[in-house]
Amino acid sequence: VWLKLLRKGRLRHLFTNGELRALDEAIDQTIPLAPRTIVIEPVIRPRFLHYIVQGSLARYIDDCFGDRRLVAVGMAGDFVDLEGFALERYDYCVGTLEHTILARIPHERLAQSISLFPQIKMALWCATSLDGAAHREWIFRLGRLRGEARIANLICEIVERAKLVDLYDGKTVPIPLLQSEFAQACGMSSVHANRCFRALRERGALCCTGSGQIDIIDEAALKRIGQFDDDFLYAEGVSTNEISNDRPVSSYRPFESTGELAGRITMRQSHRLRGVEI
Amino acid sequence: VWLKLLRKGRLRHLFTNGELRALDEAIDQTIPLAPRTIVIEPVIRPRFLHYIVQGSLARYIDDCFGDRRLVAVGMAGDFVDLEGFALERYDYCVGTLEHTILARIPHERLAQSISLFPQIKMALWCATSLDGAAHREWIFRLGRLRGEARIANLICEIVERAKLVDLYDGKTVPIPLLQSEFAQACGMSSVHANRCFRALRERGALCCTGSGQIDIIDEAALKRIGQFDDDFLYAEGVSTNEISNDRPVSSYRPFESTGELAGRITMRQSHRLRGVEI
DNA sequence: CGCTGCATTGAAATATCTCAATCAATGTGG
DNA sequence: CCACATTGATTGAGATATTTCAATGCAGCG
Repeated sequence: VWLKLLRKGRLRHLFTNGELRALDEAIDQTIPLAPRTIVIEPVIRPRFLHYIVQGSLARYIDDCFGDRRLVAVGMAGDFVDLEGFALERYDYCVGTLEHTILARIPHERLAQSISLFPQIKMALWCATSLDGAAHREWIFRLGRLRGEARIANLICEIVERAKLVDLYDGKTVPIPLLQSEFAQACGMSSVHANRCFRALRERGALCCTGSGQIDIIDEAALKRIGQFDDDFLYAEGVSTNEISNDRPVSSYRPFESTGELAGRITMRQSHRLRGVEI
Repeated sequence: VWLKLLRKGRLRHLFTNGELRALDEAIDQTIPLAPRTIVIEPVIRPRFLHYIVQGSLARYIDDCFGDRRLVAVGMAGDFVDLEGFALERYDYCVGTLEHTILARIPHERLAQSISLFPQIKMALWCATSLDGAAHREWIFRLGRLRGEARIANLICEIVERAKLVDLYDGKTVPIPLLQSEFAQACGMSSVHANRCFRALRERGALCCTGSGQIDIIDEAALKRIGQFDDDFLYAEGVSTNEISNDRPVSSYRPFESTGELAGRITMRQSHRLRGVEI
């Protein structure tokens, strides 16, 4: 079964065995791709949903000067182009980062599977929402952290996601991004990315082996430097953890009502989501 | 009818009249909110979907040091917390920016409406995908542009979205963000945001009136400075425009096959999405 | 009048970019 | 095998961008 990693990754709570089998049967073909091959471009009209069986890829946007920014990375167990099913167009490109195998599901067959197992639609919608949460993490990373921390934070994200699908060997960063691609993902020049890597190396957080792969020496240090919060949305199940503080409507504090909260709460004093220490 | 702006905004192609009416009837209550009021926090368990009838709000994430980053802004005609329905938790906070009226739809009633009009689910999924596209724009903005351009680009995005729902008067930036909030959205210090605004002022692109509102003097200049591409996903319908270049499977260029494209295409040479001039 | 919140400014300290050059590894053709 | 080209990592140095800290100005408000 091609989709078996759905049982492990971020989406593991979303699919029953029946739904998984239905999705699996909707697979049209599996596609082996060479490293650094373009998979999706905005000029392509979406007709298929793709799933990463093996390998990794990057979603990116180029501007008119040829400058590229990565907006997401995908690894085995992730869907590639969920947006294409609902939106019927792409606003980004996708390229493989290594030898990669995709499973392809034609949209029509996906629609059939959904009509048999309506919960599949909810699960894929949920997966889309998770993509959104990942995007918000990227926005936060770019807006909040300095160069070295951005690199460290991205590495932490990649490692934590890889752990979920058993693709982290305890040492090597499991996605073969070049330094220049880290730069494109973290919003800096490749020269500066190189200096950030040197700083992380000198701190003993990681080391760059010859063949372009990056080995993690001190994961805790990386998380500290990158202000990475283990506990964020990816790493947890999404359906079971009920959150306690279940407040009634009055917490909205409409006009002319103090509600249950004392006085006026400005946005500035709001809840702190990310419990990170440095 | 509370949801009438859905007929105009980014989601205008997604809802038939019947679906709109069904959604409208699912509204539980409308909630007037004071400026700078917290609407959503991660500790809240999602039970309702909210829609902005009037006003504006910001989605944001705070870190453990109290530093805040905005990750999205919403205005009349937008949904507030689509992710909550599928994910059943929030990873962000939401606060109003001005006097704002929300329409509230309990998730159970939304589910009933969906069972009567299954297309509503697809439309909301599509709206979620559009949120994702907006997030990618923010990632691109933060990663690619310098301070002044980031501010200009964000203002352009806000104005273009407001035009769609007739909330742009041709002059005033229709969302009352403080300079410090522009800074939080654009990943810079408020001091630097202030200097960027001064630069934009000195260029004659905008002017800051006394009461905190920002007036646009030269929209074309703003777009140029912000490298803003009118043509991006927001501003267009999503279902009608078929894209011509409809390539067959072989364009995937699997191993041992040249496909229809000559030679090996590296990611570096890929399609340019954003046709922006400076 | 004295608050307060926000905009503004200056100046020094950092962070980051750009340009240019070098180096190491790898592959290719003769 | 060598000469050569290519790719990615690395480094230096000067130019910019941005942050930080501290102070000031300005307007509304009780």
